[in-house]
Amino acid sequence: MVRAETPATLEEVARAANVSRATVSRVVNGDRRVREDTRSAVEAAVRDLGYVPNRAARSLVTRRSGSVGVVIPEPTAQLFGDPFFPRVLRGIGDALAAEEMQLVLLMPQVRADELRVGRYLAAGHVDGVLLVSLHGPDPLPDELRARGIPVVVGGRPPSAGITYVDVDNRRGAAMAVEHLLADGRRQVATIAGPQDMPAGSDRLAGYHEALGSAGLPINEQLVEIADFSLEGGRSAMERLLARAPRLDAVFVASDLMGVGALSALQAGGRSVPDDVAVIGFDDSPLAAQAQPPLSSVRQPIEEMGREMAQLLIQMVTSRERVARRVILATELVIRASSRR
Amino acid sequence: MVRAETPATLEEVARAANVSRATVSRVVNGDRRVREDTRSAVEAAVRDLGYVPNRAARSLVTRRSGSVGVVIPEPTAQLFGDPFFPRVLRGIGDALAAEEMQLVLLMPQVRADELRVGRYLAAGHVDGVLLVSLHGPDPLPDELRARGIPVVVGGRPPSAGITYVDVDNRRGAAMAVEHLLADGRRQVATIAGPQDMPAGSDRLAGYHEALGSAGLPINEQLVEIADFSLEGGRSAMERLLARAPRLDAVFVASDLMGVGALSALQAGGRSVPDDVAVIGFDDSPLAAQAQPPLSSVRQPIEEMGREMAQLLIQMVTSRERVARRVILATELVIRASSRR
DNA sequence: TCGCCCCGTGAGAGCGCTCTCTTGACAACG
DNA sequence: CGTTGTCAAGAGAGCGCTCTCACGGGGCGA
Repeated sequence: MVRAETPATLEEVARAANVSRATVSRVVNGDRRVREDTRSAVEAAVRDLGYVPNRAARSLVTRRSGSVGVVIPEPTAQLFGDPFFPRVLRGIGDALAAEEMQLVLLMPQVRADELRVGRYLAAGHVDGVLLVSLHGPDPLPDELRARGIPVVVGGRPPSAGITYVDVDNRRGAAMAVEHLLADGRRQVATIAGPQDMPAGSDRLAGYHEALGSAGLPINEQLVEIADFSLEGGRSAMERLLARAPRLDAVFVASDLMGVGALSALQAGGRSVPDDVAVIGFDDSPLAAQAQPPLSSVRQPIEEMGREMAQLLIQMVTSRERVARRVILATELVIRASSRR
Repeated sequence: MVRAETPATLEEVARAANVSRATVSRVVNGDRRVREDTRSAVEAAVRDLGYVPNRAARSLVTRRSGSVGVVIPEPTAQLFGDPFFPRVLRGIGDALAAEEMQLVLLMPQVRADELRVGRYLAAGHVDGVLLVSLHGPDPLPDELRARGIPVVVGGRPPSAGITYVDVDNRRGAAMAVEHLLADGRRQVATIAGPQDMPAGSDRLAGYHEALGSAGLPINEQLVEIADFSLEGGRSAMERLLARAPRLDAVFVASDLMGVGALSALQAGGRSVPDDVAVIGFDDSPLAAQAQPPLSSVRQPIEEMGREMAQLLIQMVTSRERVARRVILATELVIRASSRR
């Protein structure tokens, strides 16, 4: 490996291999119609000179940057005690690395940042955009789509016509509640998340769905809304206990809130799972480490990231703009908190 | 704002403003020696055409990519229950955005990834590299430095001669222990982190330091090593209680372990803070939400990221290669777990 | 044998920008 | 009035790459 002052260029490789720039370019880009011996000569020269293509020069002519923007708004980054953020990035990073694409991370915090980020993306400096949007309405995906820039959203987007990947929050919640009912629980309460977030409302919808299909009435006394925080879960559980002291199970829309609920139940003299069964959501490390270990709904976060990136790469390369949606299955993980 | 099929070029702006490309370039790049009226004419044309400079073309001639690589190895990304990862990225992102630089995120997971990442960075596709390295030895910073690529490490790096930013783990730990001693505690134990991580060993060193300056002997019975996990903290606390039932305080090297310790203490029939005072480290959201709320050592994570990025930008623009080190102060946050 | 096609390769344009060098206008000075 | 200096602006090269088109030669059918 040569450590030249200035990196080797195509030109230099061509000279060393006694061929033209065009031929080296073909070899480097895997064009098939190059004779075997020329190819190996070029490859040797590439190795000798430690040649690495200059991305800027390449981008200039191909009009592709080889990078995608990943937008994670501040609230999403901070929201979770469980490592949602690194996991989704890991999945995205994996899929992009496989295609030699770079991940340009954008974390707008204030409105001014969002505008700056929007301008940057709209300027076409990236080949496509991944938006991990777990909170309310965001005009960004529509804006970008209008400009013809490929976008994939993680989590259900506010508007239709956008390609997105989501986990099956609704089914996951329904499975949890079905499990509680099958276990013989009859007063199944829920602590739901904020209703302006799809992850909040979809999980509550799943709760309703499961009760509905079991032919059970919805009792509003058994529903509390909290903010996905530990303390929020704790106080919601206290309110539920005060209103409905005879509840025998609770489905909590996040593990963090679930841990809060657990401590409120214990403080209220309830034994888990004997008196009250508890199931959380996320299957974060917290769940397994709680006392008692918390049953939870597992969501395939890395896979969501990977799927997002793959969909985007497809859009970028095929240039088709048909909106697609992918819903990834969730899975119920049973632990002591819901076992008799 | 015009939505042209193809983005406007310098050439087009020049024609619209009736000047040469060079003049437009001067205006766009803030060159002073342009007459006021020409400048405003150009600015108007830029606005009319929605002109945005093409980064690839610019990079090609300036030989600067306008982006920095941020390397976060897998263990670091996953390690913390507290949002270390998003916070340091936020700090970095802030500082880079202020300089219009892009953040290219690289998360090597397996050895093969590390090699790929190393090659990518060494190829000069970025102007500099930030490495958030909280685990053991990593050859990457030295390799990059050898190639003349600016590097700044977050956390204490294994080898000298590298610019880095770290938080004052040692002093933070010492402050915590000093506080416990000042409170009249005499049997102060510690649950330390892995000793192959600077954050682990430095915090243990701070514990030793505080006992030493108070003229107290080190009792090996009062020291346990754990792995920064909740469960690790719990079992370490159990072992400590078994070995030294009369301990009256414990400094725990992370909040996650601190929460584990708290539950082991409660299970062991100790009241916190009356029987045993507890202080954690990180001041993560967990600490405030624990029962009782956990005293902790706060570290300025965002500031660390910001400082790293600023140092790097300085290296990139000034082209000087003097290794510098910045140690950021930590702060003791007292809550109920260490108050009588 | 000729014409045609295909395959491997080369020549050369040009992507959008920066930057050096040059030019022209004008003022100041001897 | 000529010379010099200064400042604004333009001309043009060239960064490293891809891609279209052209070209030569060999195989093959007519």
